Amino acid sequence: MAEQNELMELAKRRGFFFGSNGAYGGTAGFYTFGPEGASLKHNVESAWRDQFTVRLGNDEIEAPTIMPEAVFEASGHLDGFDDMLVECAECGESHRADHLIEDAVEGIEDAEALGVDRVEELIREHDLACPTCGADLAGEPVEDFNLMFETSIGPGSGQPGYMRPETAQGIFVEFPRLKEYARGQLPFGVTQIGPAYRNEISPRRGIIRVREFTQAELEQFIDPEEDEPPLGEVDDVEVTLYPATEQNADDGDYVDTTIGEAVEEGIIGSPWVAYYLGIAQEWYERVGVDMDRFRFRQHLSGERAHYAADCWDAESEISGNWIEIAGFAYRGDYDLTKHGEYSEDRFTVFKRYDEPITVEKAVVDPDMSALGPEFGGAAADVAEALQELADEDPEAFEGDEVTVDVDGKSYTVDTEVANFSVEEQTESGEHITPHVVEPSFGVGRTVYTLLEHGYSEDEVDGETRSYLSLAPEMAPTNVAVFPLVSNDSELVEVATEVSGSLREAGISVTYDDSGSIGRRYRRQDEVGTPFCVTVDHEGLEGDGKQTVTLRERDSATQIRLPVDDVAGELEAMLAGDRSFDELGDRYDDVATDVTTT
RNA sequence: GUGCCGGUGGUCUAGUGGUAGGACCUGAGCCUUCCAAGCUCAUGGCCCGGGUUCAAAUCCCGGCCGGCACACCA
Repeated sequence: MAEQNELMELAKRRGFFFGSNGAYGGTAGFYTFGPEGASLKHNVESAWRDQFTVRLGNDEIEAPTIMPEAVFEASGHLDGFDDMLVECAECGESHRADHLIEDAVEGIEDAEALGVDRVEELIREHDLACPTCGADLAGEPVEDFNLMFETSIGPGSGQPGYMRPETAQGIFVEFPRLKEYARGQLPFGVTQIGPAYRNEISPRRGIIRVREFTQAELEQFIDPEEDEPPLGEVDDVEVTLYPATEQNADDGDYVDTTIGEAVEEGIIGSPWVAYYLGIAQEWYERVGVDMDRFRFRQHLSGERAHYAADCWDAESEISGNWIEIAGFAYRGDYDLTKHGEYSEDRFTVFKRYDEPITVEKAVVDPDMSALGPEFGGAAADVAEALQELADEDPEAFEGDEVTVDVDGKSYTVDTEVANFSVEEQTESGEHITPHVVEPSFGVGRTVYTLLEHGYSEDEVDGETRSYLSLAPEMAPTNVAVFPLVSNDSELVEVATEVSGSLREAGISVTYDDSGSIGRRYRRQDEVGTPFCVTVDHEGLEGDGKQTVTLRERDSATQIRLPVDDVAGELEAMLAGDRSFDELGDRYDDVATDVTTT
């Protein structure tokens, strides 16, 4: 725990993140990423985009963060995101009012649907008591608490709108157009990186539970009957799984296996989910999560969201607790079906059959000049009912008359007027609703994981040193360049040139000539800069090539190499194509008296 | 949202009913040929509002923020 406090202190002091709006007293649940943190977060997002958008061949969009109420009626967030709370006047405990009623009253299973007033009544009628202290709850107000931020769109009372509670809906609602863009071909995937908002009752644990956070989500649209993931790509990826069965068992344990075996043995039900667990495993490794403090945990049955058939979380260990940093859900056709029902558009794709098929179809072509005068305003509904009847029960048209019900009234029509016939139609395909596989990542939590997993302390020459062991690709600054001492104009001049040329090469560089060389190394260690280049006198001496020293952060060891090689070697190491150790084989170590323990 | 505890320079912290010290950091200068060295100088603070009092950073009340526990986490 002491280490966590030090990390939080470092995060504030060195500008990784801090509570927002401090000048105005602060706002709970909102954090600002400082210069170092914003850079680190940006690098995480870039790495995510590289993997989940570019390498997987998906398309990225950017949707608005405010959406109208209708979207959330369809998605289920308006109802499902609500909590009814009742507070005990005696002991102050808050309870889920709907749960109390469901427990106490026979025959009520979904109290939430009853509304606040009715729930208050029920509490009074049934004399419900506080489960904690036993005091009477009758008469206590029931408060509706929705986790979505509400706003209004347009002037005046306008149209109600909400800050999106997940980026996913921005993708789902645009499906009809995205489908066009994908030329109607499944499978295709759409990604989005951006903020989402939840008005948490009680934001906690620093940056872990906040009210505004960044999600990186992929919605993979598939044909459930035909599309299969390229599991071969991740067959051998080793993962630590924590299936529901193990969580429920008394002596439950992790299952260390490979993606291929986990699918074969049915531990992971959905091959698509398994595929993305494999992809995610490799991605987390790449960005620098400590894989000994990482696992995939299956949701317990009671924990799953309304839409999820099977769901796994990626979790990282933070100060002894496991936190969710990504979720992998097989959402089925839930979202697209709902938006199809609630909206004007069609949320399906047309799936062509291998061969067109011929079907016999019962059709009616009612004589409206007869139905109109006879049934007046109901005529159109009657015609529609006739077609429905023809679909369901063609034999009903065999007699002289046929009867249909519309709004509880019976209408009898001459078969002749209905103009019934059976036609042969050619169908070249059908409209299907794609299923959705959703890997959804929390960016801020990933950033925090990298900070905590990377935070290290060791001893150099008897002094405690703290450093952030970030992956070179993720580090806010790639390399720092120093003149060994600042009162030598030649060293300063050369170091300035070196930092300029590295910047030209597209490397993120910090130049620093303030304070002793040791202090400058420590400064960079604290913000995770993986490499430091120092220009010293030795490198300028002689008639050979000019050389500089290159120091690696974690080991604090140095090598000496020609200044002309620096940019190339750094680029190779940043790309992950070369390690510092390999450099050590080709260049001379620098003899220093630094000892790291 | 409830309960308990807390809030003093950028960070960590001492302190008293009479408006505050330290350490580190930071900046300027000196020194310095590889790991937070030293010297000089400098910047910078009592969370906000109300009350009690001659006087409040200190006591009281409320708010805001934070930590922990409970509740919550679709």
